[in-house]
Amino acid sequence: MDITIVDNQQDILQIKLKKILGDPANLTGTCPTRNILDRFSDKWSILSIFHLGNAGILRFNELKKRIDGISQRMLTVTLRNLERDGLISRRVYPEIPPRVEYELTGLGNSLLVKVIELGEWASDHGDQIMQARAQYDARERNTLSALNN
Amino acid sequence: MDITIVDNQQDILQIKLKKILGDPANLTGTCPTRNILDRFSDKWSILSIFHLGNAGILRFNELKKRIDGISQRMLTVTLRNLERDGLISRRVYPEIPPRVEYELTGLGNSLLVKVIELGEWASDHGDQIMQARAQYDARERNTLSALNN
DNA sequence: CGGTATCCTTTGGGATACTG
DNA sequence: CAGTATCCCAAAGGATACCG
Repeated sequence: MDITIVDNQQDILQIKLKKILGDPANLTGTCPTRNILDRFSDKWSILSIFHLGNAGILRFNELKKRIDGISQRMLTVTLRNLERDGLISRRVYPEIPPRVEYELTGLGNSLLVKVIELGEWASDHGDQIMQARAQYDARERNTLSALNN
Repeated sequence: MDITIVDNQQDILQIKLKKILGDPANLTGTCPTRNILDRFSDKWSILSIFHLGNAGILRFNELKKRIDGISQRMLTVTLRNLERDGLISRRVYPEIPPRVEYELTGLGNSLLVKVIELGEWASDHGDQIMQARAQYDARERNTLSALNN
């Protein structure tokens, strides 16, 4: 009986896959789903979403301090793109010195849930991946040194 | 009572976030989780995982046909990286002409589940994002033309 | 403080040609 | 068929300087 349940879960995955891949004809490189996945294809976006999800509301420089290694330019670009996609909101207070606050929107929070799952997977399987890499590299070195003899 | 449930779910998210962000000190740019998320930061990896999950086993050129727009070089690079991370297996049949089959490993399948969730989100919210972009661009055009007057 | 503008280097990745 | 090797270009992104 367990087998049936497993099979059903597999079927659900297959159905979802076909929905994603076959959506509006994946053949066209302009497929929206691909377009959107491209946006998450940069680490700064994902990290920004994580930190905003974690802190709630953050000012520009607060965010910059938390995202290790990001340049001012890239943080600006990243936040603009996320705002453009409706994932974060940007509130400017007309004060001197200026204050700008960023926060996840409802849409952004719904994405956060999914991205957290991915982050948790990475956190949970990091060791396994690092180990696989070490093994691969070791094999690689062996075959290379064998060729040199 | 509903509020309590919602709060608990929020708490769970917060706990997971802290687990991800605070894992081994996110401060170091070499944090494994970030390192691994970087790997998914290219669209070809995600698309390869989708298509292998969908088809099960695929040969090099079968995969190339399905991933629209990918070059031979990038498919090779992508598959090598995924293999190195232990996400896919590569079986070479010593025949002429050669035959090479790619398949998701157990680890790869466990990742597939998470990536499908992300893909489904993108598929479901694509319209919303496109709409947000259009609105943002329209506002942008207005403020620009206002500056020119 | 929260940016923008500019420059300049590095990387990603396509095109093409060749090979076991 | 399934790559590798080379060349080359476009884009990403860091560093720096300046600004409201």
